Amino acid sequence: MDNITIARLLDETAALLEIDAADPFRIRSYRRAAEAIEQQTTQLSTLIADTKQLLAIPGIGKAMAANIVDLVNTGTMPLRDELLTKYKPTMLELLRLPGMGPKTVALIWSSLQVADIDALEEAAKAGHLNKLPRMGEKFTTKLLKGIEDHRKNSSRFRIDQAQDHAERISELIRAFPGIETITPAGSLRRGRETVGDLDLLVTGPACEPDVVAAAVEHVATLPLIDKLLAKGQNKVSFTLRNNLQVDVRLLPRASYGAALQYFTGSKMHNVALRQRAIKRGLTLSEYALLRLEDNKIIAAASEEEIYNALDLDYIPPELRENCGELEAAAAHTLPKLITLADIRGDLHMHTEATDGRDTIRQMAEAAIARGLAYIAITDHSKNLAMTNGLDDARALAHIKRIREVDAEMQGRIRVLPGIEVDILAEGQLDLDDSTLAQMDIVVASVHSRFDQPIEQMTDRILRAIENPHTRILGHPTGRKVLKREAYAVHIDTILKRAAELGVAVEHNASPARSDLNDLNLRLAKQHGCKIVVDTDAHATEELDQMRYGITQLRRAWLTKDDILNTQPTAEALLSQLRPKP
DNA sequence: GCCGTTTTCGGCCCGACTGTTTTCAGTCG
Repeated sequence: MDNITIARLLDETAALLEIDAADPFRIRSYRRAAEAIEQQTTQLSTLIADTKQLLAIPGIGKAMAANIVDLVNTGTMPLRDELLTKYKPTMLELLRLPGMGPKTVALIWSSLQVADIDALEEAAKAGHLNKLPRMGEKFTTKLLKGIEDHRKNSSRFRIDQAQDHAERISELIRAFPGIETITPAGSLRRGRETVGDLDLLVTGPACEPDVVAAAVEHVATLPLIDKLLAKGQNKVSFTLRNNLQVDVRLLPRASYGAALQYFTGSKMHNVALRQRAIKRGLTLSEYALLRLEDNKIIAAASEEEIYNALDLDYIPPELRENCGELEAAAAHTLPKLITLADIRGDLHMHTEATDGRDTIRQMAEAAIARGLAYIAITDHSKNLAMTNGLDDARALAHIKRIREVDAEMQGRIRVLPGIEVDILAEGQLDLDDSTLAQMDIVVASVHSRFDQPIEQMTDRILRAIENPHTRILGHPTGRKVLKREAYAVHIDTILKRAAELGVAVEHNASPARSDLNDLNLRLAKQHGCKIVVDTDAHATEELDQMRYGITQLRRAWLTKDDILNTQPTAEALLSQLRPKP
């Protein structure tokens, strides 16, 4: 049993304890243990012989160590088994629905014996929920919409999770001698925010037709396979325990480029590309670009050759959506897309002062290691009480400390004092203007209640950016729960006003938090918004999430010039932001 | 359940917002 599984089982146990109305602190310790285990680099299953090493992990005590030993040895543990006799595992899925917490799940179970989403939907539609306390018309409406959204999204995986799986699987495949290159294709390569399944293209001497069988066998017996779906001559399909489907194709080097092109898609891009080939007396398949009259191979080994043979510049995968990229490639007018190396600073991150894990100094050192020239420390303000948010006095003390660290860095990096201030219900910020005046970077963000009416939400944000201290609007959209059509109006209004005021809008690079998708980014550019891309890192390693933000920027056809934090120095960056009052 | 002790139990991030209340429980971040 690997660490991820152990963590998941402990987390599930925590959720079941919540439904069981157990001691909240006991629940939290299960959650904390799960988080700690996820962070471990060594597999706990190799440590169970010596519990001392388990106990050395913060958050793991005697009882939790025993749980881990049980999990590794038996696949389950007594507390979990006991809870599962009282409750159903499908209840855990109910907890993911908006508005459904442990109390509500427990209530509908005890009163209606409803334990899964289908039954809940039925009960809601039949009006059974309305008989329960505190569940009226509005609750039911919201719940049914939540169920609908949940069904739509639950079958896709976030890009960072898919990327992690791709890397893990690639490592195992690469252990086979004679395998040289493994490239994820499909929507992962195109940088979509979510992917439906994973396509891995593999090549090397071991993938040549006469010897490929052994490599196929190696892939088909990988230890992390849950269900083997298919095993062909050069293709293996399987699912992981989390239901992610993986298709691995082993291809000879001669046709690798054609296969990569074909499996990267998108479908519409490929259709348009093949039409272009036919007009030129050629035919494009997953094996090669051929001349129709004599089947002569024109190009196959690399994507560049294929595009060039079709009189096109090379098209980066992020642009392959048949949205004008073929025309631009033919006219040699493709934009020079932004790259990770263009980013010189990160303007949104948290430290241990609030809900971050590391110190100001550690964040600064980590940023230096990633080649950045400047960062802003933007911890939470007091309204986010759960994060230990800073009140005015603590915020002022904090920026004093930030300035000290800035001086200590002796020019190796600039560390700017900042704050992520919370936008209250009426649109006012939750710290004094005199405090905000001390900050170089003021990121104003809405945190609570993303499900309020769209007009109210828009109004709230518009008022917040009228405040002259607001320099960056953090996660400007009410993510997840807003209806598409309402959302479009909402974001349009906000981006327009931000552009007028010179308030920069944030593109949160972290896939978990990102809410400006490529469409919104394009819209922001159209409106003339200043755009900042940042990680909202809560720990040093999260600074690496910048790469996902860059992918989204590339999908929106953005270049270095479109993004503020490509400015070479902190001073240059600050001069691009809205002037301080 | 974990931790840190003044070694044996008390403390452990908490405030805003919503719905359906008629004074608050539940959810969320």
